Amino acid sequence: MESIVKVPRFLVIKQYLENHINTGNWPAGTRVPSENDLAETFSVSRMTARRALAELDRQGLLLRSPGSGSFVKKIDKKRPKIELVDVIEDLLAAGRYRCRVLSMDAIQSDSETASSMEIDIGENLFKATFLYLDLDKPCQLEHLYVNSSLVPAFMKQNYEKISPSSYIDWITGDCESDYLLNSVIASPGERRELALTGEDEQACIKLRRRIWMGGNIVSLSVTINPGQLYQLQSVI
Amino acid sequence: MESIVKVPRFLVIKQYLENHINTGNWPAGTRVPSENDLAETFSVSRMTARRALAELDRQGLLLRSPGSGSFVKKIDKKRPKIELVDVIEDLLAAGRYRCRVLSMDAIQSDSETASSMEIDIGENLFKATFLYLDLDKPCQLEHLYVNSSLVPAFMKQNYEKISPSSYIDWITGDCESDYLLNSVIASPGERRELALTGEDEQACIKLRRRIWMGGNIVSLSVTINPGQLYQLQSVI
DNA sequence: AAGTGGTCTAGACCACTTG
DNA sequence: AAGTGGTCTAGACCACTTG
Repeated sequence: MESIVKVPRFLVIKQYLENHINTGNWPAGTRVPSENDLAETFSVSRMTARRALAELDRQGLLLRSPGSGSFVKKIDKKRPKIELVDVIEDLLAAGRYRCRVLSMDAIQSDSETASSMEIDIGENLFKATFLYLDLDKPCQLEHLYVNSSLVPAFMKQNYEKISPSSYIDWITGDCESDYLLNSVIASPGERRELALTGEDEQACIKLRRRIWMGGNIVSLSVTINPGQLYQLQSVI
Repeated sequence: MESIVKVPRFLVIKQYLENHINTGNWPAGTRVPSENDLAETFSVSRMTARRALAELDRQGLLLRSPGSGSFVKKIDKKRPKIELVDVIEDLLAAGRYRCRVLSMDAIQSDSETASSMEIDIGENLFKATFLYLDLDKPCQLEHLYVNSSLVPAFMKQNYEKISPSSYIDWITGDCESDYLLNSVIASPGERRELALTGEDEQACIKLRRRIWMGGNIVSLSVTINPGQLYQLQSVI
């Protein structure tokens, strides 16, 4: 009773090429067999041979150019990446989300906020500070600046059921964001709000997120999390 | 003088499908036209229609199953990712890498290191502490545990030209790693080594990296960086 | 002029799920 | 039984780089 597994031919060819590349047998710059070569040596049609090469190209192992040939790429050092977990989203999903609005005002941008939001000084903004809780346990502080012309109804929302970020995301649709992460020591005020007592607990992760719409910044959020609670793990 | 740009037909079809999906016209779960449908409506061969669908499938927009059809996937919330920049690699590349070996010993694992390296208590390890400098400026501290049976020559290397991590990477080939990031306050000793004087400078980013080979941990590295210097940016 | 990869065709057989 | 996606064929034309 042998289990006969049908292996597609393009996979055989792909494996053949991948082995030569990964073992270092064909170092970077080596010209690999052409579609026609492979078609002949493996007795397949050109389209099948092509598929093996095309998939390796898509995987970033090859550099292909018409008229010239296919060449082994030099491995691009992939930098490890870490996933940013949105604690608030998790709390919302678990029904444990609570939000306390510490402040919420319409202001004019000063020089500092103007430069970080890439707008002129004196433009209208909303500035708010939120404390998020896991049920009754404080777990994140957020300073939020919102472009009031792009999200005019921001201050009229009720943030007991939805988070400010998810409201902005909903208004703007799915826009691009950039993130900046570093480590800070919580200020006395922040320590008080977050109920951080111990010496070591002062170490916090600060994450700045800016949401872009077209060339403009919709909002700038700075979240502060206790470093012990908020650990970030890689998935590659 | 019109510039006539030849647009591949599969791209036209792909765009057509993508538009319907992205505008929400075809919400998640919607069945999209089959290969045969598309081939007929766009007057192309089935292989060309297929390519449009296959590429969208690869992009994660579709769920395809033989006999059943192709369906719009519900968008998978892509968590933002942050790139971990290896400061040491950058220093090496710039010729500014300096390394001071603060300690290097052969030890037996105690209960704590045993559990974090997932080995038994009492196994042979190398334990070392390095201080890395940008020319003469301290910029990173590293506590490193190395499985001595997997990297036996670790202590015999000269780390003035290559970094310990790059040596291990070279020995093990390209293995999988996992990372864990959080925020800590530098201990008095660490502050001294890193020459951190100011109050705010105590906030550091701590990054644990474990290198896996097969099911075993080759090394466990804990690096400590001043939070001000070491900012992490998203590229998406 | 010969070879390369990029696109495309009109067929084919297959295992599979659907009505 | 009719339709689906997955694989594959043996051709074709094209713009391009190479000797």
